[in-house]
Amino acid sequence: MPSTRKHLPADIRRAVTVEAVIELAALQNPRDITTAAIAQHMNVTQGALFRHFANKEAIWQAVMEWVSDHLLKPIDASIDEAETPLSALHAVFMSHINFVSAYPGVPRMMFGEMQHSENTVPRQRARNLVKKYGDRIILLIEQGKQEGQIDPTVNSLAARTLFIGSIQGLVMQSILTGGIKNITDKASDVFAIYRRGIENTQ
Amino acid sequence: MPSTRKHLPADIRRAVTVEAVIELAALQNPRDITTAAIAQHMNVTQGALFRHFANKEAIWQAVMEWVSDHLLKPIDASIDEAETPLSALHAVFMSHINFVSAYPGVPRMMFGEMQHSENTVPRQRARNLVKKYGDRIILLIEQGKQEGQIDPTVNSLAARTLFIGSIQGLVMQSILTGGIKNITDKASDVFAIYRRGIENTQ
DNA sequence: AAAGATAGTAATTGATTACTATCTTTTGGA
DNA sequence: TCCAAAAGATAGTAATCAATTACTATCTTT
Repeated sequence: MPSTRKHLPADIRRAVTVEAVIELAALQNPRDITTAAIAQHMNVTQGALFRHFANKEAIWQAVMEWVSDHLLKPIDASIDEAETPLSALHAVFMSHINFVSAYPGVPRMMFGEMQHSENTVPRQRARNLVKKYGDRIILLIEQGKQEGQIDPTVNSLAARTLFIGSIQGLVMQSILTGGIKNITDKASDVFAIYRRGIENTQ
Repeated sequence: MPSTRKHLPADIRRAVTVEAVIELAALQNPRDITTAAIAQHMNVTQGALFRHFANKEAIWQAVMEWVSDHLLKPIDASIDEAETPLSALHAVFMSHINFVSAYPGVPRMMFGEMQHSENTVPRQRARNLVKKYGDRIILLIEQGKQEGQIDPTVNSLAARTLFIGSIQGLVMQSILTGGIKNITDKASDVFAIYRRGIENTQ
C-alpha cells in the first residue's frame, strides 16, 4: 500500500513515476503517453513531474533502467539455479515469459524505443539490455555445445536470434489476441520446437 | 523515372504518397511521421495531401493495403512454385526476408500499428494481414504433417508463432545493428534451426 | 518554534500538429 | 483557343504537448 501522503521523498516519487509509466504502457501505445497522463495516473499535477525529472526523456531513461534491472535479475537467478545449459535456456525462456506476462507494457516500450532514429539515452539503455540479454544466451549455447547437449553445427548467433524472436512471436500474438495471460501455456510448446532445433540428437 | 510534373492525376498522387510514407518509415519511427514530412518528401505542400486523403488515418489505411498486397503476392507465388510443404515454408521465409530487406520501414509500421489501443481501420488491416499470413503458414504445416515431412507431434500453432517470431527476431536484430542488408545471410541459418525443430526425423 | 529545504499547484508559454478555407495554376477536352 | 475542373499553393485555425514560472504547502533540521 503506497503512502497516501501528498509530499513524497524525491526518490520515492521517481519510483512511483516509473511504475505509473509501466502501468500506462500496458494500456496504450507507449509513444503517446503524455506527461499529463502520467501525472494524472499518480495523482499529481503535470508540472510536478519536472521537479524530479529534467525532461520527459529522463523519465524514459529511468523506466528503461528499471526494466533492465527487473528483467536481468530473475534471468541471472534462473541461470544460476539450472544444472545444464539447456535447462538454463528453458528457465530463462520461462522467466522472460513470466516477466512480460506481469508487465505487458514492457515489450511495447522496448519495441518503441528501438525504432527511434536518434540515439537517445533511453534507446541506448534499451539496446544495452538486449545486448546483455543476448550475451547470456550465446554463452549458454556455447556451453551447451561444449557439453555435447547442443548440436555443434548450430550457428550460435542464429540460435540467439531465434531464441529472442520466439519470445517476440509470443508477445506479438498476445498483442493480437488481446490476452497476455495464456501466453505461458503456449510458451512451452514454442520452446519445445526451439529445443528440437538446437539439441544434439546423436 | 517518375514524372517531374507538378500536377499529377489523383490515383498517381495517392500512390506516390504511399511510397513516400514507406520510404520515411525506413528512416524514422512511423508514429512521428508528420503530414508535413510526407508532403516535403514528395515535393508538395502539406495541405495538398488532403486533396487526396480525407485525413491522416486514410493515408495509413492506404499504406497498409499496399503492404498487404505486396507482401502476400510474392508469398503466394512462392507457395505455388514450391514442390513440398517444407520447401514452401523455406520459400515463404525467404520471400518475407527479401520483402523486409527491400522495405525496412514496413515491419516498423506493423509493430507500431499493432500497439494501438483503439481499433482504427489501419490497425484492422494490419491485424488482418498477420492473420492471413499466419493461416498460410498453418496450412503448410498441416500439409507437411500429412505428407510425413513435419513431425506430427509438433504443435501447429506454436510452429506458426515461432515462424513469425523468427522473422521478427531477424528484423529486431537488424534494427539494432543498423544494417538490414546482411539480414539475408543470417536468415538461412535461422531457418535451418527452425526446420530442424519441426522436421520429421524418423 | 523558527528557518530553510523540499515537494506540489495552477496557470501560462511557445512549438508542433492535423486539418481547413481561399486563392492560383495547370491540364485536357470541346 | 478557351474554359471548367482538377491539383496545388498559401495562409490560416484549434487543439495538444512538453516545459516553465510564480507561488504555496509540507516536511526536516537546528
